[in-house]
Amino acid sequence: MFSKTCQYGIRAILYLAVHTSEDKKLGVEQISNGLDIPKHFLAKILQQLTKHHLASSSKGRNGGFYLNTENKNSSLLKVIHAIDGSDVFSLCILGLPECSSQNPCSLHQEALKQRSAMLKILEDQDIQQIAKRIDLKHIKI
Amino acid sequence: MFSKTCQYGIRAILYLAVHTSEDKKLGVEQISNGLDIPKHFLAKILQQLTKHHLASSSKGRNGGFYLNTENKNSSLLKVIHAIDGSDVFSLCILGLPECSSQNPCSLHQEALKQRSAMLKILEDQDIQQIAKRIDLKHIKI
DNA sequence: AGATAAAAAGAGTTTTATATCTTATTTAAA
DNA sequence: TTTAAATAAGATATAAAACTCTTTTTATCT
Repeated sequence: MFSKTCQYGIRAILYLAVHTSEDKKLGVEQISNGLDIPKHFLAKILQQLTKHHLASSSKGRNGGFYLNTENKNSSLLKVIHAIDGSDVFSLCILGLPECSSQNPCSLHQEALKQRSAMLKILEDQDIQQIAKRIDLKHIKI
Repeated sequence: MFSKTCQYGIRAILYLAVHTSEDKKLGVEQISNGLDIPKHFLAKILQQLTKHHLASSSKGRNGGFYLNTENKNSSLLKVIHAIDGSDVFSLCILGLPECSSQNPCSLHQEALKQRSAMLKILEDQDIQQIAKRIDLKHIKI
């Protein structure tokens, strides 16, 4: 479903949502330790997310990555779009180039159903809401 | 979701379900032309499926690949298991090694929902049924 | 100003997935 | 028994994804 890069990206964003704010930043090393993700690889992903304004960063001493309010009001869907591209949820599940409701493949209907439930939470709930749930229910990231 | 190999495998099985029988076999070349899948690559996949008794083949003149009745009564889920392994539908969507209902990741519930709809058709409907639907509704493979 | 600590950027490597090519083997019809 | 049509197997090539390393830039602290 999601590339490893994207999985890492989602988890990193959630981690930042739970642990950081405008005045509580974290360095790549800390995040990478907390999530058990290769450090340099994670750095790339965080840079990418920062470019897309889905995370924030500041350079220099006491710098680090964090989510500001705007970032926390964004959605995981945007994170996914930024990393895996905007058609993860529309590409044909059987890889057919021209698959649509008009001209469906044999699993098209089921793929639609399958995706709608997932899409809903990914775009309706903002990151802060998910972070809150993680915090309350002690869900792991 | 599915690897390309698996997508090819599913499509090949459905193609065989629609176009072949015990006494109407097709060679790799014809199938590969019909589905626009690289010939040699498809050959490997068909061999793999034949080994798993999900397709049938006969060598020599007038040989080829086909589905016998037993094959047609099998399910796409078995095809998927044979190619992508048996935990495509249970692996954590965020890649966490120890994700379960007891100890879920932040998207666990949605992943479950998402997958159940798809799983249902993949294991409940047999291949022949899907082939019939393809035939009747002129769905492409 | 200079040392330091952090992200950003770029280049490079490794691994895995996908695809191709070549040769051998099997089978059955002619 | 020759031959054509197919599968089977193994080696190799290519491309994409995952991961690493090094250098540069920037901000802060002393």
